[in-house]
Amino acid sequence: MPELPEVQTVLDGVESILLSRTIIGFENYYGQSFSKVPPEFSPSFPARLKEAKRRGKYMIFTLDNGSSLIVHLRMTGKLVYEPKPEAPHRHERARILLENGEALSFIDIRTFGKMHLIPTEDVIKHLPPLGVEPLSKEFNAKYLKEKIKGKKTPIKNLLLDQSIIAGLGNIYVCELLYRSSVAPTRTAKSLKDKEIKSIVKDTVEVLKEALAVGGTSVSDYRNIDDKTGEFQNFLNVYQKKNCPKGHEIENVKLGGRSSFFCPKCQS
DNA sequence: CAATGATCCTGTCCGC
DNA sequence: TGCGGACAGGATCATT
Repeated sequence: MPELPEVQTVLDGVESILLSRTIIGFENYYGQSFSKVPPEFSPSFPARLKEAKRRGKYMIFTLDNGSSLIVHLRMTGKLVYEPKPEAPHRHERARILLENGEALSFIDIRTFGKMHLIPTEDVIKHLPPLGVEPLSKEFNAKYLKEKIKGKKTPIKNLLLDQSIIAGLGNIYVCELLYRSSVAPTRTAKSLKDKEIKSIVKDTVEVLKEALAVGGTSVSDYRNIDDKTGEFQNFLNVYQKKNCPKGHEIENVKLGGRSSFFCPKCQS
């Protein structure tokens, strides 16, 4: 499931393709996987990419025709470069049409992903409230401590809250909590200063390590060339039976999501 | 306002 | 062999 490192990897790949090409339009093959917001919005094509950026798990492609394409991959979304695309295959939900018959295919088994083409001036208000970027200097112990104050929600749920920190998902939260020796079930307000500092440090560390190897591929995630990331080879607890020290991993449901942790190493 | 739960969706895996 | 059910889960919306 794409989180910050995977989204960034895809973004970089898409940017490298689009920078040297012209977009001639879009096609949608499934429900609302792709839509114009508002529906009557009708920018002119061809158009070229002006800027590609990421905010949390959202990709934002600003075009030179007054429109922006906002992409969220959710769990199973992929963007794949097709130099010679054929008829849309089974899970292809939409397509970014490029000159010379090329395309970027939006493939999404579970159909939760979304691509929205909107007026560029609407981008900010189109996005939901998003908290700080975990790789920016705004994300620090002081910020996290402030957000944690009085919250009795489990720390894991708080770290997954995109309006507090934008970009973390289930895998990296499980992993960073293991590194910090903090159990995911701990109430946010019970964390000591030392643990808060550790969480900040380990969040940055795990994200940077994953970014360096192209993200984590546990199920469907692929980069733009349909290659897997490598960070799944470095996971300590997520979907593991044993932690690196050989202790048995527990899996508890928090906020409806699997939370892998080692009860011996994390408390 | 905070916290919880249902919802969306399909491929995969497990037990019988 | 085949079938039913559980599971995977980010974000949104409704409810408590």
